[in-house]
Amino acid sequence: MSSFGGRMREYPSLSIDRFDRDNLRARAYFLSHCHKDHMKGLRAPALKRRLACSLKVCLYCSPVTRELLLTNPKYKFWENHIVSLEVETPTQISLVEEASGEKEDIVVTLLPAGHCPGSVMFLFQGEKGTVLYTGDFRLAKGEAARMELLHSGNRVKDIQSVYLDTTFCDPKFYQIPSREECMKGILELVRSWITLSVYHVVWLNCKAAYGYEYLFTNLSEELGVRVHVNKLDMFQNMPEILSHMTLDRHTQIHACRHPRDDEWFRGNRLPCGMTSRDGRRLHIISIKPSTMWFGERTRKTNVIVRIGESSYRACFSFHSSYSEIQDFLNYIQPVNVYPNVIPVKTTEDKLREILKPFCRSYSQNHESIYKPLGALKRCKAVYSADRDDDNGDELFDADLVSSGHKIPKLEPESVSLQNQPPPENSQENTQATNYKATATPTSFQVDFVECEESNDEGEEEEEEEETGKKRVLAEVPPHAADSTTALKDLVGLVPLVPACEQRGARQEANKVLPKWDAFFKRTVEDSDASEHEDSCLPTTDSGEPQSPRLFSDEEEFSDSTHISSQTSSQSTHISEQGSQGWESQGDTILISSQEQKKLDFSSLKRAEGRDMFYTSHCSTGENRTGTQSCIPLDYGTSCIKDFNGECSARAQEGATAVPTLRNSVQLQSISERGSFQERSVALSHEAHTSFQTSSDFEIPSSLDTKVSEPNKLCS
DNA sequence: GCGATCAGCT
DNA sequence: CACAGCTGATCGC
Repeated sequence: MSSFGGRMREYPSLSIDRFDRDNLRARAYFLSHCHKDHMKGLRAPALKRRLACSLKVCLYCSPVTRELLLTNPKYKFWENHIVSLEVETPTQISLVEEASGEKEDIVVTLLPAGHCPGSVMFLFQGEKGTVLYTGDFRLAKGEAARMELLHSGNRVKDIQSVYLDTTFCDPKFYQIPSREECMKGILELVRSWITLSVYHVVWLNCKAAYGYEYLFTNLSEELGVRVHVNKLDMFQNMPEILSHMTLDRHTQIHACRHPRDDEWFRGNRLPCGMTSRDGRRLHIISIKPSTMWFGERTRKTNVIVRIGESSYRACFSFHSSYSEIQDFLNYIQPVNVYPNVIPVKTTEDKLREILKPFCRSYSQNHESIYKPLGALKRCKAVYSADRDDDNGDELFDADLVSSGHKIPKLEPESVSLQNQPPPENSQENTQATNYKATATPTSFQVDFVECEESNDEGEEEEEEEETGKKRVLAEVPPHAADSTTALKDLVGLVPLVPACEQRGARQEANKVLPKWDAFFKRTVEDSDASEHEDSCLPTTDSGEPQSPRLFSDEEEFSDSTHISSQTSSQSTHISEQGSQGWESQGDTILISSQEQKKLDFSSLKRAEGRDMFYTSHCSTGENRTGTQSCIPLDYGTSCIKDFNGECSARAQEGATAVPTLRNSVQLQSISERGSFQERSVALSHEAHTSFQTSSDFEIPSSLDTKVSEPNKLCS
């Protein structure tokens, strides 16, 4: 829950995500996303009065947020005061003090935050330097490095302050399985259940908030079953969401709600009241997406854990994990970091202690001495598909596909659960291994899906140590030297890729296999190298409904079930990772690498096509040319360009990749303060050939900012 | 009657 | 505990 007061130290005349008290005097308002804890005061009479007296005061947000807000009648009065800004489109805003006429110009850029539909971070550039307000965010490791607009030329912008989502800035949440991993786990659980019969239904016990749409649409698309919800008028102009949800309760996937839905569920009743179909009783399981619950586990768990006869917990997070936050900050290296969220169990001081090492002044004092001289010249990180240090976090991002990596094709067919090959040994997923993965990326190959546990004191110590090492070893990005001349530096912050090139790159990227393959390839090799037997999935088929077997049982529950005992006897190899047997492992991994290989790989390709919807990639170019056909959902982060990926795709297509003189010259001309040497080094990377200099773009002023028109929103 | 706040709930 | 809400009671305007 955000405890951000609304105002940043550098730009106190702006208010973000808070609209009460002092914020009533703001010159401009910003809303990062449509969650209530970021909307305090947004419909209060005091603010309503202010709007009534002022034509100029505006609320800035993403097009999706605008849509979600205005479909709620309680916020309709904002209609004439909302300005939606396209994501990744630097926009100049004039802040006028209405009484005095005093004026201040600021450039704001919305960056995708990956938290919920429409969620963005705000990057402000003005007289007081460049500051980043993250709102709530979930970004995988490496995603900051791929956000072009966090860079000037090939250097990271000089960011004075970051106002940071610290929800899971706690070692307890050191690692949270990636969105894809969680999605995959849920997908297979749902698939395994609803394919048993039409009377088998799933209830997704989701909280009433935006953010689960990603889950619903994926399930619907993969399984061809729409998700029943209570309400969907807010998505009326977002056809890609609308088409996967339904108000018709005759479906096998439900995310509907009722005040006493838990109670109803215990009575084998869905929140919408359904208990049967064709007079026959329904078999209902509930899946509750949770993050905290997994964070509290003292042992490793799968992303899915069975907690009762028909109840499951699924790991699912809207917020970045501790290590993702670390990665983000480590890349940005701001001068200051301020926490937006002070979790109940912690204090602002404690958080600051955690965050301090990522502030530049601290790292200059503590880190640079360990660096080889060369590393002091910080280059924009180029994330390569060959990079081995991901834990799969990046796999979500369809834009990150790379053709540079030689990848074996995996079976695209999804095999139904009943016919699944046996689980394989899922590798030594010990905690220590994972930590090493972070610290020494090149040597690590994660198998998959695990919740890290960090409750053990000794392990936490180890973690701190490793984290420290990582920081020392990490290549630190360069920063643009300026902070006070941000406006002048706009050449470095406008989109660098013309829309046509973006599209071309995407099309090419879509032809190649996503990084998933590389990921699993490594997994397969590892699996082969390690011991595992070809045991089988339980094959009992009494005709009675069976619970899915891909997943873990909670300890107290496991012994009481037929399924788990069976699994237990057949899967002892899984526990080779430690000296403990399966039984003592409790919630041990059940999805093996083998199973993962067999999962519906084609779905991941489909996801690529879908990301045009979930993200707002290309919006900067396409919107201007009027070809955008629906509201781009700034949910994910696929709009982030992977330089290397694009480059590789081009190279493979035979495109000539020439680091042009033109680029070098232009960069030199705009890098008065920076080191040309650094820039030219980075430029020699062919990736940059697909960018043109930013001077080809004009920055739209806020006055010209167009509100997305309905006919453009819905094709 | 409405909003703010808080307790209690999931 | 509580990711992000909800409901209901109470109080004040």
